[in-house]
Parts: sequence; structure tokens; C-alpha cells
Amino acid sequence: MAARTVNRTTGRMRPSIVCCGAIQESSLGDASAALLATAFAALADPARLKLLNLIATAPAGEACACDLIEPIGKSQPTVSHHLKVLTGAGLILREKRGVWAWYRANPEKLAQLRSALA
Amino acid sequence: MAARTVNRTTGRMRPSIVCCGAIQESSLGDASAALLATAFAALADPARLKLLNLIATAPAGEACACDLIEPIGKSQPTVSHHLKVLTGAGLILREKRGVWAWYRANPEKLAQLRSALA
DNA sequence: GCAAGACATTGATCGATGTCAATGTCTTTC
DNA sequence: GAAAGACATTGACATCGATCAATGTCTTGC
Repeated sequence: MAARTVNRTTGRMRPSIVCCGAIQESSLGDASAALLATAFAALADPARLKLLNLIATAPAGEACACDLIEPIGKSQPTVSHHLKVLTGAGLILREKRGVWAWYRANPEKLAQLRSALA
Repeated sequence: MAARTVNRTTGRMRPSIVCCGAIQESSLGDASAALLATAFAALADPARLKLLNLIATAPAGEACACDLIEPIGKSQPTVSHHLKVLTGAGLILREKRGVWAWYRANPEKLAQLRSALA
């Protein structure tokens, strides 16, 4: 198992870290597997997928927490919990503005997970 | 919420079904969210990510179950359970050949999940 | 500073899930 | 057909996670 592999198309060296093509990478390590599993676990819930969808498709690319409770159909603490899980996984970013909390999607993290499935 | 959207690059109509760009799609439905959540749940475990990695990087693109127990470091029933979860999610395909069970990755399903994160 | 409102946190409950020992079901071989 | 071996299934247990009511912590207006 090589610590580094050569990208066949670019010819450049590609370090065998978590961020790229984890499934196709040789010998996925314990730490990498745990990190990826946590990220995918954040997506393994219908309510969180809906939240991420609502946030990603919101006008101006951001959504207020106050507008996310009704469409989810769960209690305010439950929605807050799910938003915390998504934030903790790095899938969404939180910004407190006055009394309100605004969330927007994190494209880099989504791209990272996408490439992990390559 | 539009039932159909137009792909900006191709100009062709794109049906708003589960398979493509679920996160960016408007109003993710209950059924779609549940299906996607199940698929991501199958990836939300380090042992299963390692199994998928081992299978995807195996010579000839397939791996025998007998070769997957030792690298995972779990009991045989546990590994069998994880393989069943991955198979049930459609991420890997099972073929029984004589006494042995051979597994290979399902590229279509992986591509489907990748595009759901777009 | 007090009341109101927006989120977050806590504590409790209950179902889902990872794990393994024991056992079952096939297939192959002698 | 009996024995051996490869996986799968079952049952039991412990842990994790989703959910909500109650409560806490801020910020904003008055």
C-alpha cells in the first residue's frame, strides 16, 4: 500500500488523504474512515437532508432558523439539534445576526464528500 | 416548486426525481429524503466504509468475503451483517460462487449518491 | 432594567443499531 | 451420506440517536 499514488491523467503526485476518492484509495485508514463516517452520518437522517435542501435552495443562499421549523414539522429543539449536527459535520455554516441564526451550505464540504465516493 | 427544471448547460429538460442533485433540487419530498437517508446511513459506519474501500480496490474489482474478515478486525457474523447492509443499500453487489460469496462495488449507486450532493 | 422573543441546552424516553456467541444452511469432498 | 468449511441468521446485550418538554441564555425594545 503506497503512501502516495500518481494521478493517471495529470501525472502529478496525489497524497492519499481523506479528501479525494477515499473509496478508490488503497487501504482506507481508521482515522479517515471514522471522519468520513461521521460526515455521512450527518446525512443519514431525512430531517437533516430536508434542512440541507431548504438551506441550499434558499434565496441568497442562506436561510434563517426561524423559517426552517415549520417546513420540517418537528419541534424547535429538534430542529436546533439537527442544525447543530449539520454544522458540526461542516456541511452548513452558521452566522448569528442579532437575534437570528442564519445558515448557508458549505460547498467545499459537499464537494469533499462527493469526491470521496469516486 | 417546478416539476421540471432546465439544465443551464445542455438546455434540455431535467426531471426532478431523486437521482440527480437532490440537495439543489427545490423541495425535497418525504419519500426521496427517506430513500437518500437510508443510502447515506449505509455509509455512516467506519467498518462499512472500509469494506467498500477494500472491495472497490480489490484486484479484478471483486473481493471474496473470506478475505474481508481479517482486515476489518471484527467477527465473521459482524462482517456478514455489514456486507448485508451495504448490499441492501445497493452499494455493492453479491454473487455466490460455489462456497464463496464475491462482492463488487456498484458504480451506478455511487454516482447516484454523488450527484445527490451536487 | 424588564419583558418578549429567538435559539440553544438539558434531561428523559424509546426505538435503532453495532457487536458477538451460538446455531443454521448450503456446498464440496471423501 | 458424513464431515468439513464458508457464510448467513438468530438472540441477547449495550450503546447511540431522534424526539420533546422544560429550562437556560442571549438580544432587542420599551
